[in-house]
Amino acid sequence: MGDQIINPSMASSTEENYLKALFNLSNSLGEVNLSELAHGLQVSLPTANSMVKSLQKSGWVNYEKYKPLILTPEGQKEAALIIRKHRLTEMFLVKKMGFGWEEVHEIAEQVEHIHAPKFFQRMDEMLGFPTIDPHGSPIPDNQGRIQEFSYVPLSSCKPGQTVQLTALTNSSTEFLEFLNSRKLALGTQLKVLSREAYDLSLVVSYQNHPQETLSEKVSERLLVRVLD
Amino acid sequence: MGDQIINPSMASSTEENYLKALFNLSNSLGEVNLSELAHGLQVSLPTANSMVKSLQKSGWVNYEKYKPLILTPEGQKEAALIIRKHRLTEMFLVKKMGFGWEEVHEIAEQVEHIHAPKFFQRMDEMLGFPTIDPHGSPIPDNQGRIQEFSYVPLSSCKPGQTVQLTALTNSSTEFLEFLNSRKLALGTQLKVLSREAYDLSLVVSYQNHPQETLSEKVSERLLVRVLD
DNA sequence: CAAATTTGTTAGACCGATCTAACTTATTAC
DNA sequence: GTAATAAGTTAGATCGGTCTAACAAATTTG
Repeated sequence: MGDQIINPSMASSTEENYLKALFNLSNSLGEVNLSELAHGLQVSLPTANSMVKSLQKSGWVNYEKYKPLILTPEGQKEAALIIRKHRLTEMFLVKKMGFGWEEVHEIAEQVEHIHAPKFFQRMDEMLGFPTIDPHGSPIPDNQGRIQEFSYVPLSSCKPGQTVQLTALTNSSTEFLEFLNSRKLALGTQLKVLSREAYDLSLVVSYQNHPQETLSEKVSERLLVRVLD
Repeated sequence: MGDQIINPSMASSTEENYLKALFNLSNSLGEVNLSELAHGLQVSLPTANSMVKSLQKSGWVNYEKYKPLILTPEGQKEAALIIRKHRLTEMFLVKKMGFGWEEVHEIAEQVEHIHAPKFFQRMDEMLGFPTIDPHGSPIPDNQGRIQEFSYVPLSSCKPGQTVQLTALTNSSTEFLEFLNSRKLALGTQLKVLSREAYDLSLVVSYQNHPQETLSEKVSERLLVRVLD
């Protein structure tokens, strides 16, 4: 009594995680193969193999032996809607509940599997229909459509350029805590002072930080909009 | 990556539902047997039987063949903490997200299984550490202790008494919608005008309702505090 | 109290999600 | 272009949570 209605055409939490992983990997790697998926989900190859077959049976994925994995349009939409719930939740946790951007991923990872359209609709309303999450990633709309932005990694910027930090390609707690420690937040304007040819680190200045060195690893994870 | 850490001593969602059901049934029926549990959870007897054995192995339940089910102190606490999450969530949904009291049960039923202490702690803070949920049921504290209130069912009140509606023993959507339709909310003061001997229905007055008849079924589900 | 009914148990099956072991196909390197 | 390596497959097992069928114990009822 009172439990959610289970619709047979609905993905289980596990299936949702596969779809989401596939979606994210496709966006960052282009083609995705089984072992990348298995690695991303921390499961064995045979597990991923059998799950992919079952996702295919459900019409979310197209798969031919030894070929790359492809989400069907339905799979794409399904994945985008899960990511929508994840990102809306993250935004809600930050803006309405006072969490730090480094704390919200783990919680959202669980909340995203809740089946309650009104719940997420209400978050959306309360947040004023946001288009990006606390890490600058776009929030798909309720049809699963994603507005693509064309940001560039800070690592590709030239000395002399002024840029604004707009998104991240990695949102691990550790990375976010590093950014916190340097007072780097979305919206921060940075000026690229120089690039060290040896290790490709960048020296930048911003706000009360006249000189800060960012390693290549860091600067390639920072997405920026070029201002000048 | 980013998924919740699974602690072996942690109950699965299914186990949590069994503990919760057992807790609630014990509180309303006293002794609980297997078939009541099975019926309450909408599972077959053998399913409940095998699950109870496994809950016993985990130390949440004591069970001897053909005997009533008993929650161990650990099981009691575990159950109370799940109910705490459920009721805090209901309160949050009503007070902070604008849901009606008849809409929140289904959502809370899912949110209660989230493992994220900070999330519920934050709700608790934002709500000012409430002690009752939107239906007047007590919210266990973070040690799983429950403050018991001694309310009486409206059905036991005598004509002439003035009472205040303080809680419900049933919070089904249908019942809550019935109460909404009669503008009966927690806190409403009612005066018992008369009791119909034939069907035990009560005639009451309150606010802009000089005369309203409540069936026995309704009045025994309304818990009140006697004011005079 | 014996018969009927309710309640509980056991056995055996299924399904989703996972694993390891053994094997095969594809890709890469020399 | 073969050998080595990486990627993928198949088979078979396990575990949690569920079921039905068949049987046994306890309780209720005439």
